[in-house]
Amino acid sequence: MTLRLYDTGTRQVREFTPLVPGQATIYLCGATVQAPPHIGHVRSAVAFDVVRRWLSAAGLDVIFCRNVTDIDDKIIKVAADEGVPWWRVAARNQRLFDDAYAVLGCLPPTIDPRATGHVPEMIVLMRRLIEAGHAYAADGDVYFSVRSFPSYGSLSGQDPSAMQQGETDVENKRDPLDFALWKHKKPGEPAWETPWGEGRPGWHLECSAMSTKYLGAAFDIHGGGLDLLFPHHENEQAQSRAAGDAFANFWVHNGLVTLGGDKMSKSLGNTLSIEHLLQHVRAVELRYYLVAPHYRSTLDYTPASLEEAATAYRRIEGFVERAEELIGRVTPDLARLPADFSAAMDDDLAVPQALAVLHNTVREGNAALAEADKARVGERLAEVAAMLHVLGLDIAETGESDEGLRGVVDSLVSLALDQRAAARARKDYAAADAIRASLGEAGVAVEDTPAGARWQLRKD
RNA sequence: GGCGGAGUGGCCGAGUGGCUUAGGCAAGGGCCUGCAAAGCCCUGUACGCGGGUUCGAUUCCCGCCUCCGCCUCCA
Repeated sequence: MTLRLYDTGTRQVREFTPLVPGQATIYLCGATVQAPPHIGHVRSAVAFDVVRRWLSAAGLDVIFCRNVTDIDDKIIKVAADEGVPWWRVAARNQRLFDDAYAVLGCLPPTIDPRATGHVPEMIVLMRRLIEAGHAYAADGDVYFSVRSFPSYGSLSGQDPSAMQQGETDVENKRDPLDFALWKHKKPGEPAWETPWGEGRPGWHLECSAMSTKYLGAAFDIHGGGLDLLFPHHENEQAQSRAAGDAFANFWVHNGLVTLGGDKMSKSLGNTLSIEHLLQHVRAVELRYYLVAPHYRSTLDYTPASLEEAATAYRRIEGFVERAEELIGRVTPDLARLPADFSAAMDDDLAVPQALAVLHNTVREGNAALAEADKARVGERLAEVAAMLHVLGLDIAETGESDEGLRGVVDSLVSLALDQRAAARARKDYAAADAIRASLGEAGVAVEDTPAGARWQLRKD
């Protein structure tokens, strides 16, 4: 395989060569489960699901680790406001995230570790850092000494001395730039025991501990949203490298989702929940919307652009449905991927170009369909199915599982369509149109084809 | 103030020193249809502004304008 991937660490597109031949290890910063998922979270999940699928398509054994940060300030605050334990808030939101990932066709991670389950690993890492002189304990807190690590800032291109300020709670820090590895227990907060006292983990430490536990001291790809580059990823890398681990070989960041030109965030009150979006489009359509632009570009959300994506997806879907009616369902076979498609994907996951190949194939397939050229339809359908599979846009995979119900409805609709055909045969178009209109009101769209009338549920 | 990214035809969204200058959506024309729908064919000549390099720049260089992200928790 010859995948070339943009690496934030070196700021260039580099050839992806797995550290261990035949295997690819990916760590993705998952959610801090403090609230239900919004479109930005899910864009990241979908982007890396495509990375993962493409690596698998190349024959690599992908080990995909996506963590869950299940303790932080906001989780504690929400729990306090609701008068319930912190873990109830975390568990509830984690479930919502898992559901969102699943309906959007994201393959489950190989492992999805939770931060609070890895305190022993964090203690080990802190000890190593303290012994190496890169961290210090101070009154129950443990801090990373930024100035002890000369290359701090190299990942994000930040100059430590030019920074406006560090974290605001400067109480026990020796230097304002230092960041907390461990935070001492405060009244009413959950806490875990360590050699330096009771407390809870700092955010950055968790990811270093979990990624290296499951993927090793050196692994292939570390991913996350661009907003995590600094300070989160910078700090992760500093911790792990200061402790002597090689850490991530590639840093891959997905672009953010903006709303009316602004980043969405809870402080701005402009988050867009998955629940809300799925009231307007189907999950596959939302996924198409999210994968269509390049993963590193900013995606500015507008209802119109989402609707447009849904329309574009239905064009592909329409071909697949009509083709399958003609020649039967096909199982995706990666050997059928068009070379242009693969070349685009290998070029830093150029999904926009890959989709151009997909749409061209659909057009050719539709032309073949019009000529009832079964052989050609079959070829194009096989190609389309393979491409959709790589992008996680399989109709069968993500589609609604209503097979049984569909059989019943098909019989009923067929009765009406037979009546309509009879009316058309005697040129009673008023009656024929009336039948079509009432089916339309029931949500059934009718299309006349050379092979007779076909129907489908209206998708808008 | 520091770091990074972006401004492309009506809209979304790729890309490139000139060559056949993606793809989608919308629009107009055509084919097909009883009418539709779906589909296919055709049409649109775009690259923020000002300089420069070049035979030639949307693509390279310089300056400027505008927008976005990060520098505090954030996918």
